[in-house]
Amino acid sequence: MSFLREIEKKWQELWKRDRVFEADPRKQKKFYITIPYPYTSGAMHVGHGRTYTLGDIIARFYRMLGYNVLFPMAAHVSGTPISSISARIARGEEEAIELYKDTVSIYESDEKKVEEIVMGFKEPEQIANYFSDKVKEDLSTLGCSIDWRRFFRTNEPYYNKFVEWQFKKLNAQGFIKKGNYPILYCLRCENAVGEDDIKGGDEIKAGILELQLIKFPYEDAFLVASTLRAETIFGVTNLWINPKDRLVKILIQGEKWVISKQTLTKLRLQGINFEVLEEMDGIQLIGKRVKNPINSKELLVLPASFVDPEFGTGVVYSVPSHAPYDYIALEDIKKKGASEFGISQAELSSIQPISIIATPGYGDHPAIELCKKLQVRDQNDREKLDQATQLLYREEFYEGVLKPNCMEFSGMKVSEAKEKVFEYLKRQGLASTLYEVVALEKPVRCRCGGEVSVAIIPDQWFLDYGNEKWKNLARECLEQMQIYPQEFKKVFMDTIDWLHERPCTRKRGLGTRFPFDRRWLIESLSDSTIYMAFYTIVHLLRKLNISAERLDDAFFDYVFFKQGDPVEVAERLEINVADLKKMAEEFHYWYPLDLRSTGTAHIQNHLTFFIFHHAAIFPKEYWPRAINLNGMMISEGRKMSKSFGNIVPIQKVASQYSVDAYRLYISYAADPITTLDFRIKDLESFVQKVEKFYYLIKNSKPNKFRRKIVIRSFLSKFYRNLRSAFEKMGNYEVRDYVQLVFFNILGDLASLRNKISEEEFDGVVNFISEDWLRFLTPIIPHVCEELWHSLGNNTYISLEKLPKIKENLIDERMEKLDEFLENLQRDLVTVLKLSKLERPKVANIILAAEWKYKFYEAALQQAKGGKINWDGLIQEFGEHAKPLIKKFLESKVEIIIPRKLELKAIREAKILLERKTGIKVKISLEEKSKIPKAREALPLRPCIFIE
RNA sequence: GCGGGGGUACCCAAGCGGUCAAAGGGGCAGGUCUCAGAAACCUGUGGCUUAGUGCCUUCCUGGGUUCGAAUCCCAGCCCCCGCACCA
Repeated sequence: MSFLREIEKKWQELWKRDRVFEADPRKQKKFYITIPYPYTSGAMHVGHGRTYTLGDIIARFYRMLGYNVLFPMAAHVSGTPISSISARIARGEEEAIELYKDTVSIYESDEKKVEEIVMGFKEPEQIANYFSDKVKEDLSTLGCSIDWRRFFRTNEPYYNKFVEWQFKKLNAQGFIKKGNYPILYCLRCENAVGEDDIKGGDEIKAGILELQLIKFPYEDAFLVASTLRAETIFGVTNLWINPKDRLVKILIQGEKWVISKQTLTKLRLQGINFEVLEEMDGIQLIGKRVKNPINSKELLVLPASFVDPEFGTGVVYSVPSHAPYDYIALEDIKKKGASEFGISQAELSSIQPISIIATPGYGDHPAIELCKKLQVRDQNDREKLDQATQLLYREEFYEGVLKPNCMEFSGMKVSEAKEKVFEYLKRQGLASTLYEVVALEKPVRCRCGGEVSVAIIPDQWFLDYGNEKWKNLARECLEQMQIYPQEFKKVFMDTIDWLHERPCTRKRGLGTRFPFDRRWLIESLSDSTIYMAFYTIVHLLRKLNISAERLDDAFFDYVFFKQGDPVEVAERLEINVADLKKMAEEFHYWYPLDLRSTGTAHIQNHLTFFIFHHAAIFPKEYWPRAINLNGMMISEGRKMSKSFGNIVPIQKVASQYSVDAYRLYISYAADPITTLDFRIKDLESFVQKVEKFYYLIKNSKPNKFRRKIVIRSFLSKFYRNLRSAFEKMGNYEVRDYVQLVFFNILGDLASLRNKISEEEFDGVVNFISEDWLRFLTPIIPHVCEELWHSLGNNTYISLEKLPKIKENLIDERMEKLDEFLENLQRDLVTVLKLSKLERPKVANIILAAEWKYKFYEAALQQAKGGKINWDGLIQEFGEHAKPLIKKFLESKVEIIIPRKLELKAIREAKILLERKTGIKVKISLEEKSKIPKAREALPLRPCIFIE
């Protein structure tokens, strides 16, 4: 454990004690930044930490820029995961209990207490409360500069009232709709299930598939087949039924359907009423004749083992030309014969594939081609058949076109015809819809063990993001926003385009009751769109101890829009008008939101909803101003997951390493927008970096130092680094900021250290320390705070302002000379080595003749004016200047340093050069030198000659 | 499939027409310091060369544009993310 831990703890406590980050309206420019509140069902880990650290860095930077910064945080507890975890614990599921014991152990050392807390989790509210406290702790541990007075949970009454109000606002504009909606549903719990309720839910990826049911007239009924490709109805040659299955004839909406018995459950769940008329074996239907609904062609029902009664209706139609399964099954039966079903071989042979789709790269019967290519044996060769089916489906869907034998659909693209044909049949009463569960592994089971199916939920409520009026508002809002990095603006535009109705209510979980139908809860993303407005008043609600009951629409309308009579509203709330006005003022002070900062993953949902809802509810001047995005994080080279054991809690980082080191690492290891690979080993070495920095400043002394060229060069680079860093932060390019402000300066210091005495060095470090610390405070606030105080300050550096860049110390010539000295030293060493002299005595450094400097200067002057008049220069300087033309061009001269300065630099460095090379250095001028090689000397490239 | 982002030396990662054999960090090797180690500091980290230099081969693969390409264009291969109710 590093001593940094103590420093970090100390300053976190002091910040808290002195309420350093509490922000109230002041006569000062404001900056309002938010990061999405975390879902608090567990401990925060390093992955979360990235977004919060980046946000905090920005908040701190703006604060030090002189803004009044509001950076609030809350806990999101709405939704289903907390309740399903709670249910699992209540049910006594070992896995869940162990997991939560581990998690709670991060914060509690007493085993008994852990046990007690976890048992309390049988109540979902306990989980919400416990972890929202812990998240607060985690964020404080990270050093986040949050105004904690404004903290709230999304299941508390004040917030509920606020969410209700906003839904009423949306409804008033017609942005809320009602309708039916298919969901995954557990037959045993009799409840909707989300991904985390499903056994292995994150691996098997259960979803909902919309199947097309096609009704084939059969006697007085319909044999109802299911498909995903209604357009292939033109190529049907026969129907398939598994002879082993049980089928039923049912009465449904005045029709009779024949389907597999297993279909009944699905129909029931999907809200379809029916009556079973009779039950039969599949075998009874084999050999019967039905009619193709689209062209009344007679079709034979044939047996096939690949048909699964669990999937769809257990009846499928056969399109051997375009469906590999159908082709193979047909081949199988032709080989085997079907006399046992009373079907003659002649009849079987007469069944021939009908080609209906033309696809580039394929012949008339692509299914046959593929089966042959993949060498499919028979209909039980599922792996190959599935592969072929998938491939063909994709190819035909995107590339295929219907052939002339497809009635009015001929010439249509398959992707289009699929829906069109289905709609056509539906209009004739010959098609219907059925939902089916899809997953990589079936059957899909709930954690309770029950089977998961699809149910239709009636009276589901939707937010109508498809509403053009609303979309346009959202577009307009986005238009005036800054997105960092700006490439992502397009992603937002696309998202606004494709977003449509979104179900916004749930039957279970935590959250706010839906105001128009209290049986429903508002879904967890829908309740988190404009809550930034709520932060501006929540602390005042608490302070005034207003009863949540009384928070009616008039209250919110007044606070947010200054609508209505404040006296009346205040009276109803039983508060002073002044207090009510104060709340309104506070909102109007902080809004609009200046920056929302979070991961790119949220663009397609949360962030775009955030835009939609702001655009719908608030007037233009209160629309959000900017969004900053960051990428996701992996750990030790792979996705963070419990099973990989690569999730590192923030508390572990704090207790074993250092949060400043973590902050430095997170902001430096990758550009904010790219995926960051977190490696504990790297973090370890960052701890050392921070420690090194600490000692560097700590050991500095206010020694006087002479303004040598190397020191002036360093100071110039120092302020230039700060200046560039400042510019980088303007676009939230945090990584570049860290590189400039931390690593570059450390590197420059390291090379300076070799050039000057220890006393001088300590003095230089001391000289820059305060300015440096201020620039580093947003990144590593704790260490900076500690060092700031150790330098004798007694304010909080977190509240100090960034220093002015000392422009007068930025001097290009000094940097050039410094570089020159470094080159000189390197060259000297090289030449010495290459000279192969047994016993070198003296290194002559001979500066070029004065006229060469004049020549260079004249040439540069002309170059700046556009063109160099070489002939004129030669005339002026004489023939011996001719070789300099080439040299001048080669060395790309940008600045001329007078010889006097060059000489001064070498004289200053003389002792150092001698020490580094172990040889005596003699400085002379070309004019006075007898050494022939001296003629080669050029400005900033003196001749080196070893004797 | 669609949409977005990528493939850079041992690893991570910058660069996005010349100043690039390619910043920075990590690792590794050598050195200074030390009784020794850790830390710190310095040096090296494609190859061959050289009085401070020059050359060759490199930035997924293959083509192209250009006086000039890691950087631009085309094709291919591969990876990641989103595609909807999950927060």
